[in-house]
Amino acid sequence: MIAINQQATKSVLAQARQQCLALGSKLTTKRSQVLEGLLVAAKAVSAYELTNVCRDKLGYDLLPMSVYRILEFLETNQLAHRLNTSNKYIACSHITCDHQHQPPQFLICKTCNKVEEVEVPTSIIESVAKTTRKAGFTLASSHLEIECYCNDCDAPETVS
Amino acid sequence: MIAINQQATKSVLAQARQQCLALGSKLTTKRSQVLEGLLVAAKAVSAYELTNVCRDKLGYDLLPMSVYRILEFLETNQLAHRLNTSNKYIACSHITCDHQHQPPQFLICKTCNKVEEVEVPTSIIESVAKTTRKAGFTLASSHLEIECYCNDCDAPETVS
DNA sequence: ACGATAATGATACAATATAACATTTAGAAG
DNA sequence: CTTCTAAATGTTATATTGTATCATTATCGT
Repeated sequence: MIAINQQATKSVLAQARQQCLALGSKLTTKRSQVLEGLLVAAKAVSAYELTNVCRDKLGYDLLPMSVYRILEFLETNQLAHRLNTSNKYIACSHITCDHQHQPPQFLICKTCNKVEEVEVPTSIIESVAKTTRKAGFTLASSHLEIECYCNDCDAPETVS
Repeated sequence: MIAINQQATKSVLAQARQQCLALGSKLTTKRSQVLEGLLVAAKAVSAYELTNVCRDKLGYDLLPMSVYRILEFLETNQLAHRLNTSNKYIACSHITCDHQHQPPQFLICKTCNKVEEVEVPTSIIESVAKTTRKAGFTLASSHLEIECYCNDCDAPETVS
């Protein structure tokens, strides 16, 4: 079980390395370690939480400052996302995809921070963009964060 | 000019007081001052920024801790909103409305923090809710924050 | 006036994030 | 292979955002 996950993680990291090269940057050891931390966390974590994950679960000693810097790098290289609603970070779920990435939309469990990266239909994005233009604004990105409860974490009040 | 704005602010505050009473709570002096601060700021501001606005522009001396508490109160009473993407707060733009409020959607200028509170069509919300359910999540709220640039602040790169 | 509850004051501290400068590492140029 | 340069990382300090806790004051019903 663990072996399989380790195997999968290694494969993702290798893919990530390729993706970086294609973008003209490099996935150094430290950067790879931070990404590995995100992968083993398997949910949205803060930069400081990630520092702890890397130390406690992987034995990597990283300073928070470095983690912030590296997270920024990973985001630029489409290997991770920053979730603004919770000030947390998550590995991009499409590292192993070939196809070009759509602007991401995230379903975020308010209780356990589990995140699902979904594609919202283009028509929806179009409609939001239209509303935006009518109000005299220009969309900065169609990155959307939607606060939810996952099925494992029941909503505080059951909606009838 | 200033007189008119002061008049308008006073009127909103009076309305807010009524709205609180209807909800079984009270808009005390301090709470009214914080709301007034939000109104004169006329954009999204952090709790600490709001403390400064209240002191510098209105002469109200409030501690940040109080401001946080009062902002929470204002939110509960639908007089203000917290914007999760920027950790800032804004007065509800519908204080003077009679009708029941829809879940708010915000267009937020990344540059100047100007915010427009708009209504996204119900059909869109429905569609997002559907996507959410299919992914095994339940919407916690349909409050949406959309990062934009306003017309006064041109986008960094002009979109063709 | 008295007592209970709500509101605010005050202090401390936790959590998130960035600035600035020093040091080390990795590649390119000679 | 050395030297120079740029990129990456280390290190320290500090700014910003947010919460916990307990003390004090104000408000309101009796």
